[in-house]
Parts: sequence; structure tokens; C-alpha cells
Amino acid sequence: MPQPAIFADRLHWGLLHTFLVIAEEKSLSRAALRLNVTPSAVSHSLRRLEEQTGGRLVDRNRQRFALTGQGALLHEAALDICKRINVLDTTFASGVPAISGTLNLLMLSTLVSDTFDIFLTDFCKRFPLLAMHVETLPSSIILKKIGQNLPSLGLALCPRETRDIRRAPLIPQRYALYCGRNHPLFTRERVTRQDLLAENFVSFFSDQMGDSLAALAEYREKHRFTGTVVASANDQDEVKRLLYAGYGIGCLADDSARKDVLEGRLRRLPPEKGIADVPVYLVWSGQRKLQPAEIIFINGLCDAFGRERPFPAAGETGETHGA
DNA sequence: AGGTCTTTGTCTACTGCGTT
DNA sequence: AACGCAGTAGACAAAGACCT
Repeated sequence: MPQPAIFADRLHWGLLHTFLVIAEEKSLSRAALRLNVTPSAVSHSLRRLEEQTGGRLVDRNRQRFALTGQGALLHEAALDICKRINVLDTTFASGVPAISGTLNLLMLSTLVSDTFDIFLTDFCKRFPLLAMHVETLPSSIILKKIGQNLPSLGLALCPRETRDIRRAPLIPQRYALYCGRNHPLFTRERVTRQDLLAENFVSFFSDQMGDSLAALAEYREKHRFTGTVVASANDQDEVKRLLYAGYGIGCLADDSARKDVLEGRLRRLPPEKGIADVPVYLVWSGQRKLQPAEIIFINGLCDAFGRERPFPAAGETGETHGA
């Protein structure tokens, strides 16, 4: 006894294209015009598709045209198929295999960069089959995960390159001193560097010698700041919260604090030129064999920021590179 | 009433597959 | 290779429903 054909076997894919045009034109006649066939041919095709799918796909009469629930589901699936087929067009033309899968990105929070956002927009268009998972974490956790060879790339503060962690400097970040609106210095007309030396500090956990924000601690030490650290956090947003509360003065990246200054929550303090540059690095495992998508992402991001490509020979051919 | 849109029935052309 | 069969796509004609 013959088995009933599974859905994909009994469905004629060509009818899906006709159905997509019908759904877009919201009319069989207009679909026929666009497909360069007669309206009856479109009607026949729709009926055949409804027979194959086992239910009505379109509620249609002279007054009304609407996809049924089943029709909407099929339309969504057909769009997805269409999108995947369209990718093949550029793939075949370029001779480069389509990149698919998932790219995991670990990012430090409150990273502000128009260049990165523009890069991501372009990357999304170029590789629509590649899913992106983004998790925000403190830099120390990102480096730990990358060092454990988890299948991820990171955007983090990275004080040094090691055998396990490779890095490329990406986004320059100038750190400066700030106070919140509840701090006594916020409303003082003129503030000099001398006024800051005895002020209590809000700091990052990583704001210690040898850690990723050591440059901030070095500055305090070098310029003989005598105030004590009265509050600390591992995250830029939480440091801001402590500054808003008025615990003390603290360091923040200018890019992440700019909006708060404009909106009257923070005040930028001397020195005018800031106190240290701590770039955000693109980091990846030095031990794990990277996926083609990861290499393309790394090279593309370095291109976007005008940095040297770490994998210049790889191009975008899908060739893989280890450390 | 005439025009438009959709549906239905019938026919032809084409293609793929199995058989000879 | 040639043939026949089955399935599919699409054209044509006709009819029904609805709008102006």
C-alpha cells in the first residue's frame, strides 16, 4: 500500500512563487499581469496549491482579499525560502560559498560606536543566513570565556595578549573624570584639578594595577589623588549610577558619558584632555580553530575601523585559520 | 448595461519516466 | 531511440458576482 507523500514531496515549489506574487499584489489579475500569464492560470495555480496544502490560503472575492491563517503561515515560509534562494544568486555570481550558522559575540556593556553600528548593518545585509547572538558582560568575564575556547568573539578591554587570547585594537576610548548631579562639585562654577585631589572615588573593579583599567589607577597614583575608593562596580552603567548618587568622582569613557552630560546628569571634570586612553579590543581564542564566519567578522570589523587585518590571506573564501 | 474580477471546464503543449 | 502515459502549466471561453 503506497504511503501518503510527505508535505514537501507533494508541494510544487513553483506554485509558491505564484502564491508570493498573489500575496504581494493582493489580486489574482494583477498577479497575472506581473507573471505575464492569464488570470485563469493564476487561479488554477492557486487552486492547485490549496489542494496540495489541504486548505484555503486566500479569502478572496470582489470586496475582500486576505490571507487565511494557513495562507499567512505559508507566505512566511515562502518568503524565507525566497530570501535563501536570493542569497544563492550573489553566491553563485561571486563564487564564494554562503556563510551560515551562528556568530556569538561577547560585548562589554555601554559600548558606543557609530562605526560599529554601521558595520553591523552592512554585515547583516551581506550575511542574512548568519544568526548573531550578543551577550553583554564585564571585560574580565569575556576574557575568561574566550580563554576557555568557548565559540565566541569578544569586544572587551584587554590589558595584554596571551597564548590563549589574541587581540586587535579596535575602538579608541578616552577616559575622563566625571561627577554626578548630586555631587557638590556638579554646581560649583569653577573646578580645578587641585579641587579633585582629596575627593572620594567611584571606581571599576578592574581599576587596579595590572588589570584592564589599570591606566586609571596609575593616573590617580601619579597625580597624588588622596581620596579613598568609596564605591565600585564592574559595569559602566553601575558606575554611572553611583556617580549620579553622589558617592564621589569617577572615570568614564567620554563616548559613553556624552549623552549624560548633555542631559544634565553628569559633569565632565578637569583635566580637559582626559586622563587616559584605553582602547576596546576585538578578542578571540588563540587556541581554537576559528570558523569562516568569525574570520570574516574579524577582518571586516578591522577594515571598518581602518585596522590591519589579522587574517589577511583568508579573504572571505571560507578558509579557516587557527591561532 | 457594461466593465472587472474570479472561477470553472476544456483543450493543448510540454516534460519526465518507464517500457519496448 | 521511439513510444505511450501521467502530470503540470497555461490559454481560451464561458459564467457568476459585484461595482459603477
